[in-house]
Amino acid sequence: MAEVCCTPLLTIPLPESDAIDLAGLFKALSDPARLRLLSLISEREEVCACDLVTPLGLAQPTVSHHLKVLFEADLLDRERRGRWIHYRVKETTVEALRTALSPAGGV
Amino acid sequence: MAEVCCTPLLTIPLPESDAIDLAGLFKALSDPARLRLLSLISEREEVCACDLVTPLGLAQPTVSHHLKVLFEADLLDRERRGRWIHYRVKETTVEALRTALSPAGGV
DNA sequence: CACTCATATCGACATCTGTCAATATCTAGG
DNA sequence: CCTAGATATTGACAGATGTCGATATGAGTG
Repeated sequence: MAEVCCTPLLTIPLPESDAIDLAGLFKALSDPARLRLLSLISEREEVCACDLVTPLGLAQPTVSHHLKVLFEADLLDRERRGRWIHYRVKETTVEALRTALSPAGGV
Repeated sequence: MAEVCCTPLLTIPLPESDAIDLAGLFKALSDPARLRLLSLISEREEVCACDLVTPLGLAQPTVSHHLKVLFEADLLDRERRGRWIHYRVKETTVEALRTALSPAGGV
């Protein structure tokens, strides 16, 4: 799911393949823990994974799993810095989501 | 899921309850068949359920199931007219989604 | 009231998902 | 290298989900 479809959901008949891509994106967003991760990460430019386990109140493997889902959905960027891994929200993908939800009347 | 949370996802720490509400909305959008339904319905103001089965290529009970999911997520309005049931996209909920995805820098 | 047709519900099934404990991997420092 | 600490992977399990055939419900028609 590297590339993200941009066909606005509400304007034209969604091609099946675009529907699949877009549904994958929404699926990545369909869990409260993952939404809270995105929120926590976007609070600061960039957040160490080690700072995400405690506020989420979930076990470390579970947090790692959710981060992986978001990363593979192209919603997070990841960078290793020493022993730590820093995550940041991938704005381009969020932008693609906004486009997908853009008003039907829009150009 | 009658009322929809509007807290922008990317600005402040999402309260757990808002995260749950919003995740529910995204979950409703996390299936290609449902996205295609929304697309088909928004093509015209209002669409009869009977016109949705064929283009989707799924069995009638399956389509009915997906319509129910979208309806219960507050993404569709439903109106019985004679023997038929007409669906339309609920713009207010889509708008709430746009708000949830609005840019972090936004007011 | 019976018949027809549109839609919903039910029951069953295979598959997917979130969660955690246990364990592995990887990096830095001694 | 060996240890310590951060992150990922594995395996297991309960619960949710998408799908369909069969059936029920509900509205118009004769």
